[in-house]
Amino acid sequence: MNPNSDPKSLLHASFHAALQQVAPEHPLQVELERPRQASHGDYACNLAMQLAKPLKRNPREVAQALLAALPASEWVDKTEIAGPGFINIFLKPAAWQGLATRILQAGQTYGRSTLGQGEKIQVEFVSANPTGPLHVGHGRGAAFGASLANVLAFAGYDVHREYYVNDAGRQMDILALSTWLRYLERCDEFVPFPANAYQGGYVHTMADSIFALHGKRYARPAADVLQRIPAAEDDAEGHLDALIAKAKQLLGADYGYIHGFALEEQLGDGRNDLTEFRVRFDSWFSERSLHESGLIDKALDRLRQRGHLYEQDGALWFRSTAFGDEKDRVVRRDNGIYTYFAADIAYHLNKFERGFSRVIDVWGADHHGYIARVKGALSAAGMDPERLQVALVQFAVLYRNGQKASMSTRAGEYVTLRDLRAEVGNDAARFFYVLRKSDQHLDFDLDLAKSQSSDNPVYYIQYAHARIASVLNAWGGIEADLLDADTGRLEHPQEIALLRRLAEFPEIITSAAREFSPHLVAYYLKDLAADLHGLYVACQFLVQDEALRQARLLLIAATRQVLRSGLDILGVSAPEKM
RNA sequence: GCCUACGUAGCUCAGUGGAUAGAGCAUCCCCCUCCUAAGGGGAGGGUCGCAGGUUCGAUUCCUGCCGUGGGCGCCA
Repeated sequence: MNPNSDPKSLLHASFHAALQQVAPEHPLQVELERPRQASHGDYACNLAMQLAKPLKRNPREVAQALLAALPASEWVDKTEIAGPGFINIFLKPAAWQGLATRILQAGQTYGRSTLGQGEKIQVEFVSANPTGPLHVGHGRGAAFGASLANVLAFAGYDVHREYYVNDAGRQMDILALSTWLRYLERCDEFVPFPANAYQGGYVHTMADSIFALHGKRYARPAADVLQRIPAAEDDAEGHLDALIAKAKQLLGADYGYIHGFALEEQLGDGRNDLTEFRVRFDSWFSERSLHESGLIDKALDRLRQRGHLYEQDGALWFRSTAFGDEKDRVVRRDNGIYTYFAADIAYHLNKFERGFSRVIDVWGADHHGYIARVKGALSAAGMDPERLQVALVQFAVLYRNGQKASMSTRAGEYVTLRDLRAEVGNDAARFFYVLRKSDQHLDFDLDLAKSQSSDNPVYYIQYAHARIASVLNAWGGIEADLLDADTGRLEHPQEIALLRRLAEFPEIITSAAREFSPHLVAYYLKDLAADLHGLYVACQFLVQDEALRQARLLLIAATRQVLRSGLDILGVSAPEKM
């Protein structure tokens, strides 16, 4: 693309030249903004006001001088000095018209930027414990992470999407135990099911599957299971841990089968769920592999050698307070078992060893206290903690009948992502999730989402796409011919408005990538769809005048391209018909 | 208590160191002889939580206060 064909770049260069002439001793950054008010022109420059103080001159006077020094341009219709010293630029339609052709030529590469320069970055997201179906809270992390990764890829980064599988911890043991206890019930061995074990129906399903596959092979007498188990009333968690230990003891090597079965079932379920939600990962990284490969020992050795570990009360501690954390953290408990944090240290060091120059973790907001210690560990290992960036996603709170709905996984009374998708559809769910800034709480009113799904803003955008597809269908010509259209015929105010909106797309992509804000894309698409609908009502596309018809069809074909690119980033489909 | 985020229209939320702060929903009015009315146009609706500070200029940046959510484990 010819850089001169972009009005903003051209103006930027012009003002830079004017600045050098008027105030060469003040090399300010030239900023061009789009005024909110159409009456303030296409672009506004505040250079004069910034220069007023250092030059000790009246800002309007400086603006006068800048304008005098501004190189002439065939695209500039007029300029004015307004308000305290703004320079407003009004462009001729010709400045925008050529864009439609360029977009159609560029196709899906329009709006892509070189911001990322092929930098290898990793986005890790969802990473939910595979202990049950994904719920609506995970759904937000999934939608946000996937859209963020897409935006970054579109902005020129080499993005790797990863899911960290917590397959090593106590939660997995609790799931394995829960499954086994349900299985025992199936075998007519009744052990009271602990209230703090996993209650969900999917646990029954897994138990039934194991029974169907292996009969009573994994059954043990209930009396044996309950032997010397402390009462749940005295210490519920201790009761659970004792049962887990007993399961391991009675089952021996078979415990690994139950554990593995439950893990694979839940992981597979989550994978299918996410795939249907158009969320894909390049890799699934196992926490257990860190234990088995010795990477945790290696990582801790690295910290030990640098003098950041110490022993106390039988446990091994990381001196994270030396790196700004509020207290030191245990990495190996007095029972010799590594903490989740120890695995996470090894995991993050491993990420960088795999060659990512930057790593983005998408975490739930409840993990914010965790940032300091992970970054601390990176510093302690001699790495730049700034290479890890954490995007915190606030919780999505469900409302049902105006009441907050509980989302406890163990109690099994949450709404699953799958339920939500079935109720409001993948498109609406993906779109709704990213319609909020990630650090903003999301109130997801289920009744509203269900009852008003046809008023959903996502349909407004999809409808714009379908309308264009319908017109191009009715026309039935060859789209490549539109590249020859005379764009000089695009003069209607609505046409110019749409062209200006299309010109914003690359800037939106850059901002969204830089600020980790895919919601900017969603809002942009709403604006773009509004401009298209406005034009649709104002102008007939399939007119008698062939030159005008071709020009207008070119414009809407370009619009369709940008709608597609944007929707694709958000994981929302672009239907031809509605 | 400490940490962290948020507080903008009746509701849900965008946005910005600049000129008259926006959208959707809700309310009221209008527009299909025409490529999809899942559309368009118009009206009403605001002390941008409060108080200071920095600035030519603050809703935006800083500090304090008030309110709300989340986090402060040898859980993951």
